[in-house]
Amino acid sequence: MVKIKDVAEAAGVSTATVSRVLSNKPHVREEVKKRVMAVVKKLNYQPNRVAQSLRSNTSRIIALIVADIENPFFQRVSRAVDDAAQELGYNVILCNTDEDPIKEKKCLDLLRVENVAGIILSPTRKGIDNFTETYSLEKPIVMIDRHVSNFDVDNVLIDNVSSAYAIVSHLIEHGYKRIAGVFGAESTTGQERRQGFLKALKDNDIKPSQDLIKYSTPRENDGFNTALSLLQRNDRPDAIFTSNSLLASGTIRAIRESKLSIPNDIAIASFDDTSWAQLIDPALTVIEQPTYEIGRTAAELLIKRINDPSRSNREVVLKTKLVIRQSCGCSN
Amino acid sequence: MVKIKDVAEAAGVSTATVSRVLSNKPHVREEVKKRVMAVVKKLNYQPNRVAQSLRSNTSRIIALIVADIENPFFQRVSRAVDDAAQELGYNVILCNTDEDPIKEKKCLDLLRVENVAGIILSPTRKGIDNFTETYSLEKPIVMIDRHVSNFDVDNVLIDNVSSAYAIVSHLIEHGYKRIAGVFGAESTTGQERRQGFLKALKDNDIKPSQDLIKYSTPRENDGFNTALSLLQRNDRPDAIFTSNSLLASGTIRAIRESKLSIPNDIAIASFDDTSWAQLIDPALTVIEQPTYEIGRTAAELLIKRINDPSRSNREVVLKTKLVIRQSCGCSN
DNA sequence: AAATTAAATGTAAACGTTTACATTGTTGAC
DNA sequence: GTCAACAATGTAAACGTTTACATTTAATTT
Repeated sequence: MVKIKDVAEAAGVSTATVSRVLSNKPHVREEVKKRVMAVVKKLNYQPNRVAQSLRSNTSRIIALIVADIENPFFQRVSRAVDDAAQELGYNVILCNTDEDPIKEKKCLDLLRVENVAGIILSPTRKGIDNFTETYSLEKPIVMIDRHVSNFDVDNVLIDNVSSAYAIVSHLIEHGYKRIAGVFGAESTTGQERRQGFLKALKDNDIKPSQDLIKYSTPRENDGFNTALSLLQRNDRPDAIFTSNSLLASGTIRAIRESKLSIPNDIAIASFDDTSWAQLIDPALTVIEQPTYEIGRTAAELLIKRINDPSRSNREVVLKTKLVIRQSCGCSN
Repeated sequence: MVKIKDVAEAAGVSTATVSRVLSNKPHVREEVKKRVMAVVKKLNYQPNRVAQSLRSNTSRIIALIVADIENPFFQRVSRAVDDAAQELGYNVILCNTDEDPIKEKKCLDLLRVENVAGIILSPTRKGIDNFTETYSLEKPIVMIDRHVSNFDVDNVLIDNVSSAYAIVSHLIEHGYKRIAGVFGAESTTGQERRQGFLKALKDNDIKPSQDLIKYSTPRENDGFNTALSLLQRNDRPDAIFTSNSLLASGTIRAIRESKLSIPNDIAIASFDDTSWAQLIDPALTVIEQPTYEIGRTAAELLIKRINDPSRSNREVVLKTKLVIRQSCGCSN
């Protein structure tokens, strides 16, 4: 492996000069610069990142911490983060916490010792405390999917309240009255989507029934069980809104199992577009989040901040889209 | 950040001794060991991985290189790799090459300079050359999803030929005669699954029609287009086998669009179980790969090899499972 | 009890960079 | 023509570990 010393010798300069050339520092003649670059190319020199990292206390690795990598939402986001990072010369370490505090702690410890340059985080509700405790904000952080105001971080968000409002209103327009909501427990997004849900009911003079508001860990199977319990009631709902695709999947399975027909017996609409949303029959009406853009924006914000730590932090709110298909009762 | 020197001072020993204690090297008294560990705990000392990495030329990061992270197969695998790695104290960098040689090159360069401890790779057909050129096998490698014999690597595989044989045979049992196959281009798994497909036809005295054998880049949309072209033929197939879930998804969409009914007008069966396979109606008959196990096995093999480079390499072939649902014509 | 060996520990070099500081060379002001 | 100021370059320390080698201490052999 060729090192900076080799380049320096071949170019007849000191290592300091080579370093200066490579990091575009001033005070080096154009002629020398050319010469060094030629050698670099000829020897195919690539700086040792580990050494760079040790000396300069920086790195070209960012971390992405998600609670559930099984969730298509995070998969898309992670893909986007990866793309953006790679373009900008960064690697990304992916950490999956499974909403498990122990795993989360382990994950944060790993990151700390690896000296990552920054973190993109989608915190669970309790996560955030655990997090700042261990991590103490030494490094730039971008929060996605959740608003955090009391910390010095960037945010990439969507408007959960109004998005939920829009899709639930759409259900209401179809005449559904007994609309159930299944929300992800543990996350603030679930909370916000519930708010939008309630507001839509209220604005349409529908009195929400507590019995029809459920919380479920965002896993397919839990969604299934929750939905099943809703469907087995005497006064079962005539429509269900689910706050993410895992819950939607479980709910649809429960509806199938109950031999009910969508949307005649029961309508369904959900947050998050997925690969299978238009594969099922009837196709699923959803709020489509700009997942790819969320990830990309987060990565870009993070790297900008890494390069300029004094940058004021910002909150980017991205637009969602109501994608109307047939599960809500719309025809065609 | 507390460093080894701090620990050494607090424990009244030299840094060398602390290092020895921490890496379980011999030649240190039990009493001293205890004392050092106590200090380590008290100060919450955590070795700086970057420094360790620089000095010892090792690291606790492994890389997972996949061609398409949108593919549910790789998502599951990556999840498993992540889990196993984390348990063993490793971080994983995920690289997505998108089958794009340029991206792949970039990715490998990034890895080289980050000094990863090893690589788990699912190479595309041409990938492998590109790969060894850049990477020159300095570090341990585990190949997944593809057999590579001429290199000193471990392999984690499934038996593609016999799996495809099994599922296609099942279609044949239902009486389908004009069975089309849509295979992933660029990958050897596609090739092998085609072999199994052909063998099943042959063993049942069905003459394969070249017109019904298609190759498609493994993307949903390409699968859609490929399937559409098959369905628009006068002599359209009465069953379709797809060699992965992305192609299956596209194919199902095409079937829907053509207003054909599954399995009456046309049956379908595919490689790869996914979240939506039992969500669609009729549910999809598939070959289920032990994706999680593949990832976990790969990670474990890799880390074992990292710790013992002289270990003889092995090839692990995992079993698949034919999951019979209704899209093949089975009832209930 | 001296000599030999082995165990325990310490000292300092090394890993490949970046960078503070020192040195030399050049330019322009007076 | 001297001096100041600055540009260009070099020297060497520093980053936080591991580890070869040296040293001290203890155990064993003679």
